[in-house]
Amino acid sequence: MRLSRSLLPTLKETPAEAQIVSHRLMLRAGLVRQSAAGIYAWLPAGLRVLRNIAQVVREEQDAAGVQEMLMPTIQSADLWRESGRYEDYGREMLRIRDRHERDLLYGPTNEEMITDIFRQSVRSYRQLPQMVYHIQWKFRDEVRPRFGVMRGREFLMKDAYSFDLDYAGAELSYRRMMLSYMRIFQRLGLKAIPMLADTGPIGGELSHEFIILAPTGESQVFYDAAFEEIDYAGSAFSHQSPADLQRFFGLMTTQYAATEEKHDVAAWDKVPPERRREGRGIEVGHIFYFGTKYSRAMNFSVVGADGQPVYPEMGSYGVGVSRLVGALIEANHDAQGICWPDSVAPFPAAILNLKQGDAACDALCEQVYAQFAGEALYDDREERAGVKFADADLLGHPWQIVVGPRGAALGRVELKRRVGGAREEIDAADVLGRIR
RNA sequence: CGGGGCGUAGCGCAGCCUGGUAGCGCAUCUGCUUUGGGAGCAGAGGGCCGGAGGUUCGAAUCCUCUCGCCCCGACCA
Repeated sequence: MRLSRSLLPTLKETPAEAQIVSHRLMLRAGLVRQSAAGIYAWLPAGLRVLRNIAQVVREEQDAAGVQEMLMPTIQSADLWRESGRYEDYGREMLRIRDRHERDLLYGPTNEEMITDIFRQSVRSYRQLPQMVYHIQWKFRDEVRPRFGVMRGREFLMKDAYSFDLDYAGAELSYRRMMLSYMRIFQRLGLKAIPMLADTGPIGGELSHEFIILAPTGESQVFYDAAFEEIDYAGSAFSHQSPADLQRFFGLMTTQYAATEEKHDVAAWDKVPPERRREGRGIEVGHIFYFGTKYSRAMNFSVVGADGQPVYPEMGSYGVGVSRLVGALIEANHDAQGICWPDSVAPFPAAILNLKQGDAACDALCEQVYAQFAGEALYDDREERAGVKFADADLLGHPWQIVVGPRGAALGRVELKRRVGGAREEIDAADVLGRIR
């Protein structure tokens, strides 16, 4: 992308409405613009981040055997009347009426809809277990949206649903999803801790929240410091092996970790005092097992091996994709701006032409830019060097390729790492190879 | 939903108390000089002062009502 022709409106000053650092940086870096309370437009650079996060989520869900699909944002109220949640969900649900006076709603979640789809199409125990997910916009009419995209009313969520024949199967699905989530957060460079959590309006008996520690987090959390030592890689565990999943689940749940709602003082007291950690956290994922709550309410049964109907055991699993953009910035920034992890950066590198209009600089920049096939940000604006450095730092590209008249004459550029600021001078032809 | 605050140029703000026809910095545009960490000088453009009523000769300013946004709390992915 050529910056001179891009919608990438960076701000030198912080808009007054932004309070927390991620919100400020998202506005200043030109990632989003607010459209109404808790509703944001994603500008080109912001959308790239959102897509990169979604892609990591997608790859890890696919690897766990979850099938991608896409459900609509608008749902019929009838389905929600069946489950009883049309009344229960309260004013957080945005209710809409169409021209025929039919009651609709903008979906805050999709348990009803997916159960409806399954009951129409899945009849036999032979067709289970199955897991599906989609990445779709949700709307929850929060009383008080705040913190930019961290608590928006409209937000992008990956939500998955599992259907199993019995508890043992549902337990496997739950554990498989926990493993998948830990891998997602690991690939995003985030240290998440699964914590015993409240089930809220989704209902059910088993639930974990995935919490990222951050002082600006909204949840008060308690955990055993032993978590800080656990190898999160999870690479040694297979999604297909029940034994592996059990071992992984054990690793994730034997140490004490709970959100405020589920905090158990008696259990907490058994944690050695020097290992007790208490702080704020951002919830970036949440998984639920709720058994037959929806399958029964909506009369979804399959024929079992013995010819008798079986109500499938269900779970649902959410990752806040748009919230993760904010959470990632909270976890990765400095005084100059954002420091994107390589896995989600809008661009892997920015090319800074320090002397736009200088024949040697221009030519060298074009040569480097061509190596990236458009997937780098070329700052070709008629701006002074300082402006370009400041914007590149603010945008947080993992690499900066600095092209100035000094090196250009020799066909050399300066390669600078955003985090740590390490610099080296290399031949322009070697840039792509060096970054990979 | 309770409590508080704020809406004046793209962004950050002053002006309001004490009514007299709108200003500063940054940004934008033009020119010249500059050119490796947010340049300097000169000039220019840009505002129904959130909206609607009212008071007044006259309203950004006073009064009423509205709409929007932010913060604290309660609530929530």
